[in-house]
Amino acid sequence: MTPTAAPAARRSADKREAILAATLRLVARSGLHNAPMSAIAREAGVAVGTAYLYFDGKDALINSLYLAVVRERDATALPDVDAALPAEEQLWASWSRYTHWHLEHRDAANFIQQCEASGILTEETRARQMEIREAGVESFVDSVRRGVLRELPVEVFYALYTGPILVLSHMQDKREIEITDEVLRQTFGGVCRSVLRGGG
Amino acid sequence: MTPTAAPAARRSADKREAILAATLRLVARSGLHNAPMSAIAREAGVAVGTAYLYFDGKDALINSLYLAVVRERDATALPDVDAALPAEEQLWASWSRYTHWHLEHRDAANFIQQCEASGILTEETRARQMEIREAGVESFVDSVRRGVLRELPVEVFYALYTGPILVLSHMQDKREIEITDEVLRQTFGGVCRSVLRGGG
DNA sequence: CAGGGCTGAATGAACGATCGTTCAGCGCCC
DNA sequence: GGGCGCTGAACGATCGTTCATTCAGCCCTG
Repeated sequence: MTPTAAPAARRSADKREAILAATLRLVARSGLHNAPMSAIAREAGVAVGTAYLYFDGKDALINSLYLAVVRERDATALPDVDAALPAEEQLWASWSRYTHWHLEHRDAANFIQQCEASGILTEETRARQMEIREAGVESFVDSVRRGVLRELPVEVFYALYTGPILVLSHMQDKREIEITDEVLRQTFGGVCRSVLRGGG
Repeated sequence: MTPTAAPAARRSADKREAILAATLRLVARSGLHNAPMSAIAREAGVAVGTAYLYFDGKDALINSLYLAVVRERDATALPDVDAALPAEEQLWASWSRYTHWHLEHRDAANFIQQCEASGILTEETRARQMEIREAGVESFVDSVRRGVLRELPVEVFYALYTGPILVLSHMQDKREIEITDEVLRQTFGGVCRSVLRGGG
């Protein structure tokens, strides 16, 4: 008689994860327009019908995956840094985390870009994504108060901070360039000059 | 060069343009995964079969449109600036052209992003796009030689120069922000500090 | 403890809709 | 009248989605 809060969901979390992972891989490799449910199910090692036990349809699957990926990215990229460090080292700590996440999760980064450009995300998904991003804004505002960052509109900071690395990781993804440590160092130098007080 | 579709004498350039424009509008509005040839033809005011007289199929249509849009963007954004002006004004002339193109051609900017992320572009298309970009690289190298810009790897300059405005125009496209002159001014300030000698 | 009824997760063939593409015929212009 | 631009119904493939069916594990009864 152990009264469980959830009503006996015998569904396997592993299977759900497998479907999400298969979707991520397939969409990143073949494109959103060319990733049928049949192929997703095959890649996940389940039957087509099973995917519909875990998700309300293809659009809902994509939206769920998008939120999961964005959440994971911001969870690894946003944690606070040691405020006692010099300004440039504080910025490096968070910027390099954000950067390496993109370079080491090509599929996820590409998936995010496809979702955001294709109009497949629902209004609700976008609202939730902006809630998630709020956490990062707070830490930004704190840094400004401590005199680390320039006083910029938050969206301008966001653009200067994330824009360059989005371009570089996209170029790497399309095999146009290879990102070396030197490239990262030079790019970070530019970001520092643009957002740090005094210009780094 | 082998022409993809044999252009006959009586084909109308207007009709070709109408098909391209309809594709741009529809893909930007509904997404690459949800822009069928039937809808494209309807929006262009032609029959489905007509589109196949002008293009070798949907993928070829998308690839042609992508090259046309990129060419048009770089043609308006890249023309040389007066080398006699101060460094910051030279940069402003080209950066603001590039920026305003993105803000005033939302559909085109979104279409480019969808194409580049979705893997629909052929190897040949990407090769041609990089040729088109070469023109901009030359003008960049010239500016470095004249001592205007910092000596950065060209891909780093490209990322610092274009990244922030891509992020901002995307946010505007998704109605997350409104881009004011003040936002542009602040962003341009950051770009100056990151790529100009002396930090602007 | 044995075993039969029951539950619900999992399946995949089948379905209607719609996709990209074709082609036989139509009508306009030279 | 000949030929070319154009049409749109038709086609096979494939899409997202459904649902009748299966069957492994749990509960209850004797």
